[in-house]
Amino acid sequence: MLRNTMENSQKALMLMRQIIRSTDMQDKEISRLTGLTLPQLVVMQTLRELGQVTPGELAKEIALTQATVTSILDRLEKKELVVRERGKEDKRRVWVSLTESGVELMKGAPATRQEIFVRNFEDMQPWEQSMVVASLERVSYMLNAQHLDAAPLLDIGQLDRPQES
Amino acid sequence: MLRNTMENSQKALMLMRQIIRSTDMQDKEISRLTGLTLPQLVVMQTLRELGQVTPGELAKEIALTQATVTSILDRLEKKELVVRERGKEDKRRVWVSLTESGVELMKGAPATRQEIFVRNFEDMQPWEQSMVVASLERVSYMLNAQHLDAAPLLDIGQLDRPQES
DNA sequence: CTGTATCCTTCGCATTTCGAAATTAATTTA
DNA sequence: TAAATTAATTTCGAAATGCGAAGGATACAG
Repeated sequence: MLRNTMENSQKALMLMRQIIRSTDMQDKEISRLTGLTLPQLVVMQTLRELGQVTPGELAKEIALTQATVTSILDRLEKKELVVRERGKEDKRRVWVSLTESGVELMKGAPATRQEIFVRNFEDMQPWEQSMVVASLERVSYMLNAQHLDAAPLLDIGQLDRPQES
Repeated sequence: MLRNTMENSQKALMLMRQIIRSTDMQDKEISRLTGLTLPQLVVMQTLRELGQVTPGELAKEIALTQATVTSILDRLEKKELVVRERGKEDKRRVWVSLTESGVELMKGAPATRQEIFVRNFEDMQPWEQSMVVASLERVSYMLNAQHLDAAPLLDIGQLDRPQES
């Protein structure tokens, strides 16, 4: 009865693992090409996308601690790929952005995976594109859906770590 | 003309970023709950999935160096979550597997993201499930396709793989 | 038996990562 | 206004990751 369903969901999970693994490896490739480490690359990509950001937002965006982001920024700044500027109205804040050579580097080694993806994507029929987008929306929703009938499933009582949020 | 296409592909990219980010954060959550670091968790998950593996295969599977895997295994072994055994016929090899408590820990902290995903997935209509699977296949294919030219992408049906429990 | 290939570990070094404490600036409160 | 609180970053210390190169040990071919 559930046979078919199970197979489908297993298939979907496997595909998602594949996709994540694939993007992970592509990221490593780009990282190798640019001479940046992976976290550095992620920061650079985020900066390219968002423009000027504060370390705090940056940390939130890429799900790392501020302390961690600070140390990554230190190294990127030393390489002169990013600059920090103190905020003018609010001097507690710091604005980070790409330098010329930062932009150049990111231009030279663009998001390969994204380019490949986009090219292939644009070769698809419109209806197929819509289908993929709709599906990704479903997947994204399903992953973020904490809701759904009160799913407890976290009965990990005997773990030494307290939980905070 | 291209307006619509561009929007679609951008949308798709954004959704994929979201999905990856989401899974990343869920992994961090599990990591926090189990008291394992992220790479340690990945190794444990892989072991659970594959059973007995050599460090070499493990490294290839999770796209890390053997040296790195060795050091991660060192720590997991010290915590008595995994064991190493020298191969009997080929003594160069080493077989790694979960210990009792390793299995227990992984049972207690299941793949949350996957559980949530599966539950939601199974609530969908069969045709929707098929759509999502097909779309994920497309995406996976597009990401792995290095050569975009001759890419008719006809049959993506065979997702061969051994099946464990 | 000798060389070569394979599998894993060791070593050195840079980087990541985090929590806790420190710093500086803005905001609220008394 | 002065003092306390809140907010944004950085600094610091310590553990873990990650890699390349070098070092065993074992298998295998000739």
